[in-house]
Amino acid sequence: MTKKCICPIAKMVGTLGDKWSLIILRDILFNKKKHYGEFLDSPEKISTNILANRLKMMEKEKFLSSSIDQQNRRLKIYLPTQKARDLEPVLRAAAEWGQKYS
Amino acid sequence: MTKKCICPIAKMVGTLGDKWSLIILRDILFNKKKHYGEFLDSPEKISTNILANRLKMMEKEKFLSSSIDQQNRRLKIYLPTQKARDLEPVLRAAAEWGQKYS
DNA sequence: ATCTATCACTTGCAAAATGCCAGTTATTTA
DNA sequence: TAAATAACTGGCATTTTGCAAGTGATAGAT
Repeated sequence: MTKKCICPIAKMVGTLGDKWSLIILRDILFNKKKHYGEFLDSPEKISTNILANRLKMMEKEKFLSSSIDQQNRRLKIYLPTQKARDLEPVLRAAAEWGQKYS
Repeated sequence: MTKKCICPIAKMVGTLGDKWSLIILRDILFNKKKHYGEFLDSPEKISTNILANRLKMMEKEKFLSSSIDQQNRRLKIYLPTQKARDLEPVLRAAAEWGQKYS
């Protein structure tokens, strides 16, 4: 869907239109979470394999970059790229809608 | 996920966070499509069973209302509710992002 | 009146995605 | 050096998706 698609909405839905990608991005962008364990703690309860899978995908697609915390090398830090930060308006609009229809 | 969720973003992703719901809403809100056959014509090529399934879900969840065209009783007309129209800002933001990252 | 086309679905089945849970590996802390 | 912690990985059952063929109710042409 994503590849040939000229429609910008389909482009976005094609890569992030699943149950978890936007939840992870919400945690990164609005809740300042950085680590695998923090994402697992979210109330939506993503499972470990899906989380690992999505993080890998989002890194491959350049939404995230990762590095190792040099103070504690067990911790892997995930940070959003500009491409991810530019999704903030989408999430804000979604949040506004969600508040109205809860 | 949707039910107990207090987070408005999760609320939205919970019901519309799949590969097709937002594509259908795009067609209804921005492309003024109204009929099953028109949705099938879209370049993303949704399959018939998924389309029927999503339309049913979105009607149940009050995003859409449906009626029969009295000029041609084979035609079923799907129209967006206010709940759906209030998603326009989300889709606009998504479109803007999609244009930047194509 | 009947035959054909159109429209909106359904159904069956294979493939892919998701979810649950029990490991595994690499650090770090006691 | 043993236990705890962080980030995964793998197996398997369940759910969702995708493809293709079929169905039932109009509507239009003959």
